[in-house]
Amino acid sequence: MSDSRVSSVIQEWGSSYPGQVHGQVLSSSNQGAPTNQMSPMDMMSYSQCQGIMRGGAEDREQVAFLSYTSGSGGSSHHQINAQQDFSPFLLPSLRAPVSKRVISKDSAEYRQRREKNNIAVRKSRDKARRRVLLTQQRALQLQEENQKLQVKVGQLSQELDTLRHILSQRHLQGPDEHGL
Amino acid sequence: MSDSRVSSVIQEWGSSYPGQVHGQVLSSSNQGAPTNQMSPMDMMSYSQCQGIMRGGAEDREQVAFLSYTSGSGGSSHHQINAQQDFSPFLLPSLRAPVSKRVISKDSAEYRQRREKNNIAVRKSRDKARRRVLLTQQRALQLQEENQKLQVKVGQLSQELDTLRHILSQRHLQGPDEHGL
DNA sequence: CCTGATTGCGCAATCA
DNA sequence: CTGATTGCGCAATCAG
Repeated sequence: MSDSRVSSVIQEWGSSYPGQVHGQVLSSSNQGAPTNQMSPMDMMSYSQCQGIMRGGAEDREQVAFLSYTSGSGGSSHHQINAQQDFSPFLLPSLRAPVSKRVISKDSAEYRQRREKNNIAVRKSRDKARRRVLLTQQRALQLQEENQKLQVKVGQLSQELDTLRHILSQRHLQGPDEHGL
Repeated sequence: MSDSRVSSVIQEWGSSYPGQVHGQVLSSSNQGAPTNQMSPMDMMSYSQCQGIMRGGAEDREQVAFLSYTSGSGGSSHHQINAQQDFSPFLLPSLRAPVSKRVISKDSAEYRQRREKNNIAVRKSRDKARRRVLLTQQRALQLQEENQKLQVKVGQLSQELDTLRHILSQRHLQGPDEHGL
């Protein structure tokens, strides 16, 4: 595991730095047993219904950029929480942003959660990659099989034509009984 | 292809490293028209051959620090930069970390480059998503076609059998002249 | 060298 | 609540 030599350098930024938001640094994950099973039917498509807003992500970044005060008030970013709870009348699905437990980015718990998520992400992406790969291979395989089948259909058709021709000739001579 | 899980380790260093530096590379371009063309055959797989070498490439990475002198924030930390780069003796391809232009993260240029790259990234990923989608659809389509072809082969085979049977019977009755 | 394209990765929001 | 997904930005590379 010569891999990451960075895990130990993570939480230094402890105090006040305006620049970059997340100072991601991780790695050091081992994946002994990738339990990536990938259920049989996993093919889903990309919900491509969000191409309208393009600046959104950036907003987040910008905001984080500015407000990040890694101390205790850490979790900074978008999410305007400014309602008085009339929400129950609007959409049942739109819950008021119940103030979530504020987790400082310094906390060990935070890092712990992050690390777990990072592992999950890697796992998920590995899975996705394998899935794509499998789909590609399947497509190629199907294409091959397809060609073979088409050739076969061609052969059979020709053979049929031949036999039909022969039969039709026999017809002229002694039409006994015939199926088709 | 590149790294593994060690790439993004550098985001905030306050290190003052005279030489070494990596210059991030970005881009500046247009973007009006989504020229996502996706050349005909773009299907390539995930070069999953990146787990073996962990040292060499990394060295270069290790050395990649910028001297980042941020205006407001004192971000500072990490990186063990321990080697002195004797690489020129190893592989001719491993160039000494020629100090690249130091680009402060505050600079407008930096943001500009980042933004360009972000756009490129989105574009590339959109393309990838479409590609995957197409592959999936193609696979499904091929599968359908395959089934149809198999059915057809079955039908033709049966028909052939029938005709052969008929012909063989004719044979028994009046073997005049016959093709096969 | 510069520039756009890729790609692994971490983050955060969301889903399940 | 926890793991899985997913959009996004970053940085390192690759490809011209």
